[in-house]
This record gives sequence, structure tokens and C-alpha cells, in this order.
Amino acid sequence: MPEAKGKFYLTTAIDYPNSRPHIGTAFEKIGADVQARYRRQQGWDVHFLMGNDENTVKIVERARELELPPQQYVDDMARQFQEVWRALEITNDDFIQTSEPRHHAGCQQFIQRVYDAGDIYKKNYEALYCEGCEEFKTASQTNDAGRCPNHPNRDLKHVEEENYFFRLSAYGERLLALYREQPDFIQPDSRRNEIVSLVESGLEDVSISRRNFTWGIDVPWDHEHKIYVWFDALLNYITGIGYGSDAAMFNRYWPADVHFIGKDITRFHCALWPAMLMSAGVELPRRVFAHGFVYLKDKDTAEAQKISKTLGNVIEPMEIVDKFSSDAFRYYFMRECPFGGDGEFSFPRFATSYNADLANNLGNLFSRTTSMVLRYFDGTLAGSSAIVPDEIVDDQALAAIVASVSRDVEACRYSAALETVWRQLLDPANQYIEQQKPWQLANEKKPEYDIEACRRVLTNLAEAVRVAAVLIWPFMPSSAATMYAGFNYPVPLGEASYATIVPRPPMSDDLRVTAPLGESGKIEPLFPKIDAKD
RNA sequence: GGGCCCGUAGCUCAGUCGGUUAGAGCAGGGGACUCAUAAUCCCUUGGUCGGGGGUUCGAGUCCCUCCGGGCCUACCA
Repeated sequence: MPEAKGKFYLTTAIDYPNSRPHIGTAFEKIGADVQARYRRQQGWDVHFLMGNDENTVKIVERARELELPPQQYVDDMARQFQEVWRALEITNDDFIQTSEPRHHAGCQQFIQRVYDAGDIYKKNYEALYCEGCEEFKTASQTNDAGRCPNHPNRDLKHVEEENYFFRLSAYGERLLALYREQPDFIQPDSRRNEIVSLVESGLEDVSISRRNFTWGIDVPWDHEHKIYVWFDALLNYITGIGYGSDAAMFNRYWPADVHFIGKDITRFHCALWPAMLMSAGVELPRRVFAHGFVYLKDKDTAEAQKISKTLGNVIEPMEIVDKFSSDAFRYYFMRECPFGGDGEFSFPRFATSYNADLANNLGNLFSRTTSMVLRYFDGTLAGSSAIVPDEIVDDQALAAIVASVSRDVEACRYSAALETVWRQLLDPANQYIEQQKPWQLANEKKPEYDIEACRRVLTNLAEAVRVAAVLIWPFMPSSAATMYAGFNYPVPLGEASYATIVPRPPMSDDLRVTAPLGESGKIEPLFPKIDAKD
């Protein structure tokens, strides 16, 4: 049994349900899921929260277009989002919608505490409104003539509204102290640098309420106002684990061990959010990890382009999952796109990576191993329980691999973790087969004939399959399960933490192939090769 | 304007506190093998580490500068 390691609470950003999730949104969830699965596998008490951000004006507009009540609209979108997350085998423990009562209650309680602390005050919010874009513009978004670049022939409308403001400006020094004392609070470092320089340049107070909204959360002491976007949205991280509704749950999991977010919203999570928590007297999260974006590589121009509806290049995650598999999708993004930086997606690249790493290397290793055990030993390696399978990687090397993969996963260097498994374990396993030539050891007509040696070689290979399955489980749970079910390994996969890799668990029975056989009497390919052309 | 990041083999990228002949995968070339998903294994072609200057016994790795690309600059994933 995995040893208990304490709690681990992680979150992803909540999404605007204006449109369906695309592969960029999925990237974040997969990265978080790998972390969640890894932590659970090692015995942590994990809570993994995801959700949707529903208290925005655009939701009301969109619902009106569809002639639906807002609640019905957001509920349906929440269902659609979760359908995608299920298909990608994301294992979030909860899914919060910010229209839920638990969020409203916690939100109001929190803002009241900030108000009582004296950090909220009323003043006029002045802004420039572009009637063409139907949105507010900041000074930096206007052109030299002080007009909207998209509508240069119209004057911007100067609007004034009485709003509540949060005294963010008072927290600059405390935030800088936080970044100093907790250098990994913001990851990766380049994002940290940006935030430090932003905070050093001075923070302004932020408006946190709007009047005349019909949808959203009331400011508790002034029902003419609704709580405005970020102040509301960020709070999902605590209301989702019971702040204001379930103290036991909240105390069990808060503070968050890591918030996974997109690099574009680093500011809100690394400056506004901790300041809010300081004001309300709530403990701060331990780490914020800002991942990069996924760009699409254009087939013709080879340019990396941003994913957007207007460009018409949105790829639905389901498209790839249905065509290939959830694991193939997860592998591509975790191996080819460094989590902290930007990545690229294109079908040719996907096919190359899939065929080389998954079909030819991992999948084929599994096929040739099981097939030889079936062919030469009728599926049972009699006497294998007495064999110590340490010829591909010995215990010391194995311990080093496990330590390296663990370190990389914990630091969200997913790409590096997978590379280690391929280079340090799978490559040596394939090389080992060529060196040992088990097909000759099993052939009575060959001078090399040595059935005991062959048995030992295949036992070693079955061991490599076991180790690989346990290591890659957080990344590719289905494939890992299929591989692990290939033999009668002693520890059930559900209990196979990294700690069960070395020292090797004792075998009470001899190894035998337990994988289901296909029509041909052979094992079905784990990853059937795919055609490179789209 | 201010700030951050990047520019390493055809492609995608590793290169820790500066240290010996700069690495990997894929692609290309040659060979071997047949258990396996025409898979695998071995050998091999290929780089003035964007340009220039500097610090140093020694720089892809630090400093300056120039060129090229991306991003942030406040309430817009």
C-alpha cells in the first residue's frame, strides 16, 4: 500500500463557457491531471478542482441569443465541458460552477471580510467605452488620436460609474516580500520576473463591482452592486473546497499546493489573488504554475498561429480523441510541448511523434515481448519467479530513473520525465532484445539454443514492461493499464506506486501472459500505426 | 518608451555552479536481423552554438552591442 503522504490540493483555471473547449484549454487540464494522478499514485490525499466561470455579462448575452435562461445555458455548457474532460480521462474530483449557491455564499462571506478589514471603498470608476466594440478600452488600447484602433472615426465615450474598489495598491510591499521569501511561488521563472517588475512598478486599486447587472453575485452590504469578474472568479479556489459552506473540507485541503493557469492570467493569480487572501486573513497558496500556449502550425506557411474562432482553426479535442485515442492526445502534448513554455500542434507532427514513440517503440516492445512468451513458452514462464530480472537496468539504475522521473513530474517538467522513460528504459529494452536474440535461444536447430537463457531474457522484458507501465500511468492511464494487464504482476496497478518499482515486489507465481488475445491469436497492437497524411 | 523570453545539426529540442573532441529524437545514407505494429538493432552524413566585441587559463553557458522572432505593459482565456 502506498504510504500516506499528506494532502495535495490542485486547481485549474475556470473556463468561460462562451464556446466549447479547444486543444489549448485541454493542454492545461492534461498537465494538471498528470500531476493529480501522479500524486494519488504515490499516496497523497489529492483533491483536484476544475470548473466554469459563469458570472459574466457575455453569458447573459449568449443565453439571450439562444433564448435560454442563463442558468440553463451555463448548466448545459458545464455538461459539455465535462464530457470533453471525461473523454480525456481527466480525474478532477469536483467541478465548480460559479453560479452555484456554495460559491455565492463563500464569495459573499469573503468579500465581507475584506470590507471589514477596510480594504474596500467606493469611488467613481472612469473609463472609455467604445460603442463600436461594445467594450471598455484602457488608455493603452487607444491610438494616437485617443480613439479606438478598430473604430478610428468615432470618439470614445467617457463613462463614469460609482464602483467598489479593492485597495490592491496597499499590498505591493507584502507581495514583493512573498516573491522573495517564496521564490517558487510563481513558476516558471520568466513569469515570476514579469510579475515582480509589474509589482515593483506600482499597483493600482481595482474595481470589483458593477451596477445594474442582473446576473452574478450581490455585494452583501449593497444589493445594487454585483461582484465583478476577477474578484468573484478567483474565489472558486476556496469556495470549491467549502469556504463558507464546509469548514472541515476547507481545513483539510487549503492552502492549494498548486494553481495551474494560462500565462495570460498570471497577474491576477500572482498579485491580485494573494493580496485578496492577505486582506481576508486566509493562508496563501503554495505555488502558481503558468503554462504556455499551444499554437497551430500552418500546413502551408509553417507559421505558428494562435488558436481562435475568427481564424477558423479551432481543433476540438474530441476530434483527436475519436480518431486516435485519449492517451495519444495526452502523450503528444505532454512530450512535445514543454509545459512552462509554448508548444505547437500539427497533424504531421502528431503522426510522427505517435508512430515513432508510441507505435514503434513502446507499443512494439509490448507486442514482441508478449508474443515471444506466447510463442516460445505457451504463455507461461515457468520458474520465472526465481529469476531476478535486473539485466536491462539494475536496481541502482532503476532507482535513479524513478528518482529522475519523480523530480521532473513534481516540477511539471513533463516532457523531460517522458524523455527519461524512453531513453533510459525503453531504448535499453529494445537494444537488449537485439543483443540477446531470444528467437535464436529458443530455436533448437541453432547452436545458440538455450531455453533457460531465453526464459531469463523474456522475464527481464516482462519486468521492463511492468516498470514502464507504472511510470507512464499518470500520463497514459489506459495504455499503462493494458500493458500492466499483459502479465500477472503481483501488485494490482491501482496500488502500484513508484515505490513499488524498486525494490521489486516478490513474485509468488511464475509470470504468464494474461492479456486478451485478438482474432489472430496475437495481442492487439497498443498503438496501431497511423497514416501521416492528416 | 519600460520589462520578460528566445534564436544550438534539414525539423523539434536538451545543454545544470562557465571546463576536456557540442548532445538526443525525427528525417537522410549504409549495414544487420526476423520475436514484433515493413517494427527493431548497429554504423554514418550533418552544426563558424544569430553577428560583432569583451571578461577569463578556458564561454553555447557571464558582460556589452547589433540583427531577427515572440510576449507582457493593469481589470480582454
